[in-house]
This record gives sequence, structure tokens and C-alpha cells, in this order.
Amino acid sequence: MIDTKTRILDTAERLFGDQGYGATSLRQIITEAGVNLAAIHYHYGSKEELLDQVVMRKADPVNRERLEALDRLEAAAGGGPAPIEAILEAFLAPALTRVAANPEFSKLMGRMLGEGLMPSLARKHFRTVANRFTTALARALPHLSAVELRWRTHFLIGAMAHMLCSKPEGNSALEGVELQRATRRLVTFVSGGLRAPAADDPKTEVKLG
Amino acid sequence: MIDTKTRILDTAERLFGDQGYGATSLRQIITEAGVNLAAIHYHYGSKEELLDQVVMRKADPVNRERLEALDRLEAAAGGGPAPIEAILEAFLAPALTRVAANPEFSKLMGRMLGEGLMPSLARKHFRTVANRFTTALARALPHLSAVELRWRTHFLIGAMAHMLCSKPEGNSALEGVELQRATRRLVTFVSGGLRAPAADDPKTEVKLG
DNA sequence: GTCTATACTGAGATAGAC
DNA sequence: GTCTATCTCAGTATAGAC
Repeated sequence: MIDTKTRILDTAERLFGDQGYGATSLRQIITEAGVNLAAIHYHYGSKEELLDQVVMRKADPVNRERLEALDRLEAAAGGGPAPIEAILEAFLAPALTRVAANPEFSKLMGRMLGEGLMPSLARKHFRTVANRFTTALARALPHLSAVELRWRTHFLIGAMAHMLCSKPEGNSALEGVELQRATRRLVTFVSGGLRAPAADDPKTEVKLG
Repeated sequence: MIDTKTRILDTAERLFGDQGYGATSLRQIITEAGVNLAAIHYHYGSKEELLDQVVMRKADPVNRERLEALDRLEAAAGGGPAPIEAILEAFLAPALTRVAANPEFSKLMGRMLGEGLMPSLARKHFRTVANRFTTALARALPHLSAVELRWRTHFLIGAMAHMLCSKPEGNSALEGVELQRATRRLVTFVSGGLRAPAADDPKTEVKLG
């Protein structure tokens, strides 16, 4: 039989995914997992820490996929910069495919970004991914200053997060072809935004600063 | 003395803004407002309804500003479409200036979008704004189909919401000139995304549909 | 119509026995 | 490591005073 700690994590993942974080009580988790209430606090400390662990276990494969895709891209590009659309797809597709696999859980992930409650623990796990992709984008977008690029990736994350947790009105499920199309829409939009002329060129800086 | 109903609303607004929705208890609100616990349920029915009212009272002036700005734009444009950047600024600037005025409350507004807990009541109040701006954007972006435009405005909302509730790393306060610059960055990014060639041109539609 | 006092149910957290 | 019992605090509901 699986040990208590793992059984809690499995059950929490399922329930958080199905119902959301706030709507799931620890008592429901322990009932379905067949463990004692205090076991959660013994193994995880608090409900929020438990969420951390659940999210991290889900996020790790996504980030691994992202890095592998980027590796392939950079190998294919030889020494030069990789194409922007390809970089974006390498970053976005692994997350968006999870929408199809488990809509509720993706909603939770997107929500966490939106709520700004992505905790220090989880943030660390995204550091490598963030650095690699920022570097790749910087090489592909030499017209942007570092600070401008940081803002634009911020907007990119926002667009992705909002897509993870809700769909535009009139759209139903995102499966198969629909998902691919939606991903392409997002890639198109964001690459358009990234390619826009820099807003902080020296001339403007002087005028405003 | 202000009546009970208003005093509850004022106090709730301040506390939700300072601490967030989840972290604020009704008992804290009634203590600081000097009213009875049941008065909240008498006047507002539930905590969530109270949030609705708080948000709506804040959102209404923002939306009025937006519509007035759009009115001016369309008057200036005569019969033709208004410039994309101007439309975007009319929509985004009124919301973003609130970031400077009350960072915590803006965080809450952004969070609500992200959490998808924007309730039916509040959603209704954004309908007029959404329709007017969607129409204006559709005229300025004739190369986009209705469905493509809906997706792109969805991404636009995501970028805005994420900016409302968090700033890119390394940035401190958004005041005065910094705020104007950040607004311009967002306008630039989004207009780039909106202008990108349509991803759902007929050829692709036929192939996928 | 408004408001107060109080009780109810369920949440997360914790101390201490085993 | 695990479990029982208990604590505090949340949102909600209702009976009845003015």
C-alpha cells in the first residue's frame, strides 16, 4: 500500500483539480484518502504547503518538457538565435496541453499566477525555465532593452495565465485541434507584441525622464 | 452620522483593499465599522455579495472614464476608425492610474479577474464597456475575424490583469512618470499583438474546420 | 424596516497519548 | 508516525427588540 504522505498528495491533487483550492477542505481530503486529519499537518505543515507540493509535482514535468523543447530548438538553430514563434511555442504548448488533460487543475495553476500567491518554494522551480527562455528571447529580440523585455515577458505570462484559467466567451472545450488553434492564436498575439518597436528608445527616455 | 449600510461598504472597501478578500473576516469589518455582524447579512446577504458591491462602486468611475475617453476619440476620428493605440490607452489608462492611487485594491481587482470570481452582478457592469471597445477595435482591425478578435481581447485582458496584480521583478512603485511609461509599454505590446496577421485565415479554417 | 444577541456548522490548527 | 480530542475562528441563520 502506498504510504500516507503520498496518498494525501494524490488525493489533494485530484480534489484541488476538480473543485479548486478554496472549495476543498482538509477533512474531505483525509476522508477520501483514508488517513487522519493530523497526518496532513504532520507531513505538510499546512493546507497551503500541501498546495505547494501538489503544484510543484505537476509543474516539474511541464518545465522539463519546456527545457527539452528549447534544447532542440537551439541545437537546430546552430549558433544563431532561435525563431521567436518557436521559442514561444516551446514555452506555451507544454502548459496549454495540460488544459485539455485536466481543465480544473490548469485553472488552479493559472489562478495562482493571477493571485500572486505563487510561493517562494514554487517560484524557485521556475527560475531555471525563466532564465533560459529570457535569454533565448533576448537573443531573438535584439531591439529590446533588458527592462523592456522583462515587461513584455510579464505581459506574456499574464496572457498565458488568463488563458489557463478562463476562455473567451462563446468557446466551449479546448480539445485536440481547438487547443492547437488556440495555442497558435496565443503564439501569434504574443510574438506580435514582442516584435513591436521598443517603447523605451533613448529619444523617448530623454523626453520622459 | 453615515448610515450602517454605507459604513459597512466603506470599511469593507478599505480592508479588502489592504488585506485582500480572503484574509478579511466579516467580524473584522463589523468591529471597525462599529456595527453588528447580522447587519452585513441584512444589507448585503453574504460576504461575496458585499465584495460585489465594493467592486462595483470602484469600477463604475473607471468605466465611465473609459467611455468618455472613447467618446472623445470617436468624435475626433469623424466617421473613420479610431487609432488602435488611442483606443487601448482609453481602455487601459483609467484602470492603471488606480494602481498608483491604491495598489492593494487594484491587486484585488486584478486578482478577481484572474480567479475567475468576477461575479455575474459585476460582469453586467462591464458589458457596455466591453461592447463599445470591441466594436471600436473591430473597426480599427478589419483584418481580424470576430472570433480572432475575441481571443485577442482575451489576451489583452490577461496582460492587463496580470499587470494590475503584480509588477515584473526589479520594479518598485509605479508612480507618476513610471506609471505613464508602464502604461505605454502595455499599449505598445498589446497593439503589436492585435496588429499581428490573422492566424485563422480562410485557408486554415477550411483545413481545420 | 433596522438592528442586536446568540446559536449553529464547518473550517484549519495543535497538544499530547500511544 | 499516527490518532483522539480539542481549540479558535470563520461564515451563516434566526428570533426577537426597537
